[in-house]
Amino acid sequence: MSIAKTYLPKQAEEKWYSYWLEHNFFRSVPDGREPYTIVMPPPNVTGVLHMGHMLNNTIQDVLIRRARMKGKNACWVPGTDHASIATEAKVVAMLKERGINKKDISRDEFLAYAWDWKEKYGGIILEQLKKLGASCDWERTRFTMDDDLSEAVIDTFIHLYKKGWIYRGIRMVNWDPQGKTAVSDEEVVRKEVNQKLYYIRYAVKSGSPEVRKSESEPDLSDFPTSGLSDFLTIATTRPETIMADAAICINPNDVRYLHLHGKKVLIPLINREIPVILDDYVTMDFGTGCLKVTPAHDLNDYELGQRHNLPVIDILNDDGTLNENAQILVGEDRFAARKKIVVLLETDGYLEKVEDYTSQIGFSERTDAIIEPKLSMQWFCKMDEMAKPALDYVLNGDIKLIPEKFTNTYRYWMENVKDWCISRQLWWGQQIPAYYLPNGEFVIAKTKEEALIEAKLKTKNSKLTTQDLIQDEDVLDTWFSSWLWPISVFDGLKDPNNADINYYYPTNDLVTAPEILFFWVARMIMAGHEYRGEPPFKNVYLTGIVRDKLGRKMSKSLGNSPDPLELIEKYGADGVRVGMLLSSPAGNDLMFDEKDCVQGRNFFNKVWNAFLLVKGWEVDDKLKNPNGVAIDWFESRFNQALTEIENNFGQYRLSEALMATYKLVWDDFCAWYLEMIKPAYQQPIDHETYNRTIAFFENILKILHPFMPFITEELWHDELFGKRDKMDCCIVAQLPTNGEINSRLLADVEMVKQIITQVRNIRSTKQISPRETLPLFVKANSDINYLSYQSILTRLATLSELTPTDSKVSGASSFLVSTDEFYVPLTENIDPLAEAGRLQKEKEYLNGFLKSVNAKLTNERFMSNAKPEIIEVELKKKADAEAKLKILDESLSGLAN
RNA sequence: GGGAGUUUAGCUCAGCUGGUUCAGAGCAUCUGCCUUACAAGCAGAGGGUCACUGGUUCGAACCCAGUAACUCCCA
Repeated sequence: MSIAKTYLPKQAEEKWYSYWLEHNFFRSVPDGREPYTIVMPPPNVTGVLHMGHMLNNTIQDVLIRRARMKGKNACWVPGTDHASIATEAKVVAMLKERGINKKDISRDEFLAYAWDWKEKYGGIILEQLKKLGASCDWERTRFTMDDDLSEAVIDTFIHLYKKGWIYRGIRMVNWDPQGKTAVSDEEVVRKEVNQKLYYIRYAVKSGSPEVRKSESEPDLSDFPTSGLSDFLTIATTRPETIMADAAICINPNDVRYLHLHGKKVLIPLINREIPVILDDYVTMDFGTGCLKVTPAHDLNDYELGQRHNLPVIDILNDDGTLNENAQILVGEDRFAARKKIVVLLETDGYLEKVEDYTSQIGFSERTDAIIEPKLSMQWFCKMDEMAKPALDYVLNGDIKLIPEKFTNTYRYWMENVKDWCISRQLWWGQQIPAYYLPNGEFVIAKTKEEALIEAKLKTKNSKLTTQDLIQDEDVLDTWFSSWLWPISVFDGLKDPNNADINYYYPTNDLVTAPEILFFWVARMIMAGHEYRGEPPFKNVYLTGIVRDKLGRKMSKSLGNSPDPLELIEKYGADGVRVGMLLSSPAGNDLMFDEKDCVQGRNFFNKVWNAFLLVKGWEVDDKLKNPNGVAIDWFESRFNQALTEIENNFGQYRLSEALMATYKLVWDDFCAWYLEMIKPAYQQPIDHETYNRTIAFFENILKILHPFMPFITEELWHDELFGKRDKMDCCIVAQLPTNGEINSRLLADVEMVKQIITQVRNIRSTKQISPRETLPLFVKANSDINYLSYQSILTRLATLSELTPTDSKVSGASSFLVSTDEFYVPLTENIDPLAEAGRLQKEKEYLNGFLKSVNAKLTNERFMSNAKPEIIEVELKKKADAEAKLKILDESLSGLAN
């Protein structure tokens, strides 16, 4: 088989991905081996692949491929989630384009459209992940609204309800008037917004004789309302909510307003009477110190209202328009109403002034609409009892968060947990299994038929029919599906003892983003504890946010996100994978730069070219192996690197594991080893070196495979490695295990490399051609036998001879490696002055070094406090430095002669 | 306003239990090379007051306190 001059990623990617699929290498079924399991955080059905998915899934694929190559039964379960709010918004928009209004069709019709939409677009991300090389068991692909998974969700609701952990209650929720649904705190994005602060006058009802006037009070002469004695002024950003006011609140300690105690005021425009109440919640120096209290439309006001028994007047419809309670501007949108009411207030003299003001405002993550605090009847799941064991798993180390720093955040959340609002005012999702009876009561049951039986029992009315039962319109929060994911993908709720769940659960690693640590990860742990009595995973690897190189979050609106598929097209999947992993330690944001993909591409190109070199060699069986030292050295070096890589993986330091692999392949294998053994041009190579090198190469392919699955599989099947069975693939090859490390040899070769670098350096500074051979004299003061490295030195430093000597060589450029002396005679080019200068500089450095060492050794407190090993080391440093200085002095005096 | 985190070379990041002159890696930069595997390359080089101030210690990038800047979370 001849091989292309350059690697063509696209062909190899298509070829090997389908080969892997055909031969079921991604498939996992329980067997006797140790399982290694990852469940993919299910991407949203509405999404397309973005850089975050790329990073996240590259990491998972590296982990799963590595586990597979360690002989584990590796199972990576893919899937998607139904994303209620986002999907419903998409479907509503799609229908609108077709001229269909959601209000005009039935729930069933709507759901039919939604399922169509899901079938058409819902699998896009998963298809795209295949391009990246994701080795998921696609036969296990699940969707959070699959029948089995939905059934699990409903069963869970019923189970928790029976336990008393699900209840219905009035709460202030974050209302998305565009999506017409409640959203969780976590789905509210706060942004700094420029606003106006409106100062509005409320008339105080007369009745008290003492009225203090202040400068800011209006001139009453042209004021239309009579029978009033005074005004107070409030400041608000939301003038359209004054019709919902239930009181004006002042701080009891505020001396400016003592005269208002016990008074009543009239709301402008509608003249409804409300009391002035006292509460030290009010900040005296904010605004005017008078706070309008609007319990229905502000969380803090609601709590204040509860304390003072104020009525709750809700003036907004679900879509954000004003309702009848507002009395005026009914039907207007809240923001239109704001503009109009300002005009009305101004016209009637109630508006005192307007100031610019900036504050944080909540926006819906899904629709970007401004969140409206709203009181509504919702379903809640109690969190306190579930939070405790979920916290303990992390604190006692049963679950490890990587990096560890997230444990703090996790603990804080879990110790301050709020009940979970699980209902959403949508149709796309699992409909809440609550059935309302004509009398307003409700029963919880899996089906309408079961509900009827329950209802009859509850009401003792045997005449009830299913007609009398109305199921709750709302669906459950999507997270109420996803929190079951690690269990439900294995059908562990329906069938808690099935072979899959028993084998695969708990899973090993979860790879996800810190943003959802609380509302997904924590809740999965709760569900895991509740249903299986053990946590759903052992390690949680938290990835950072992928940002652009300027540190900005990648977003569609900024247009700063590269298209992942184009990247793959441009740099190959292997190049992109390497590029993403090169600088993304766990928990840190990844400053993505296309340059990283270039580095990835260059790397696989390097591997390809090294392969071309080896493949081009002719073998001559008659030749003896001259490369024993080089082979032994690389073997040791490989084993050393293997240990290092293993340690890095053990600590989930993937980018460091990759870098260690990168340096092993590029520096040690290509730049050093291959150069050491490479036969001269068109010369054959001996049999042993050839075979050993091929074996090394095969091992290199194995350790590269998790990072670069395609090129490694492509090369694996080259005839260079002999004929392979069709199931003999790199993807299932077993990783090399740690072998012996000859540390003496490794240390010696480090010296040899330094010598080579020094000689090259001499060439470089003296402008000697790399082709011109040079003699090298060695005065070894250590016990290293440099002659055993003769062939390596000769080849890589291009020497004419390597001669041991007992004395100094004059008229030579010299250098020291450790305490061994080296001389390159250069009669023509030598400049004694420059040489002396160099030696002098080296001497200065050593003297400085020696001084710092001596400072320690003569310090009594150092000698009495430092550990003996440390003192030992210092003494050795001193001896070495002194030896080197002696040599340098000798060399200097030699030059002078 | 409360809490957490970060700050090391131009960029992205390592630096474990304080101890080798410890200040490192990759990329980028500079210089010289088309040396038949690779210019997507080879060889060599330069580059940092470890944010700042103080403290503890024989010894601090590392521990402590304060300051500053940035980021995130909560209110």
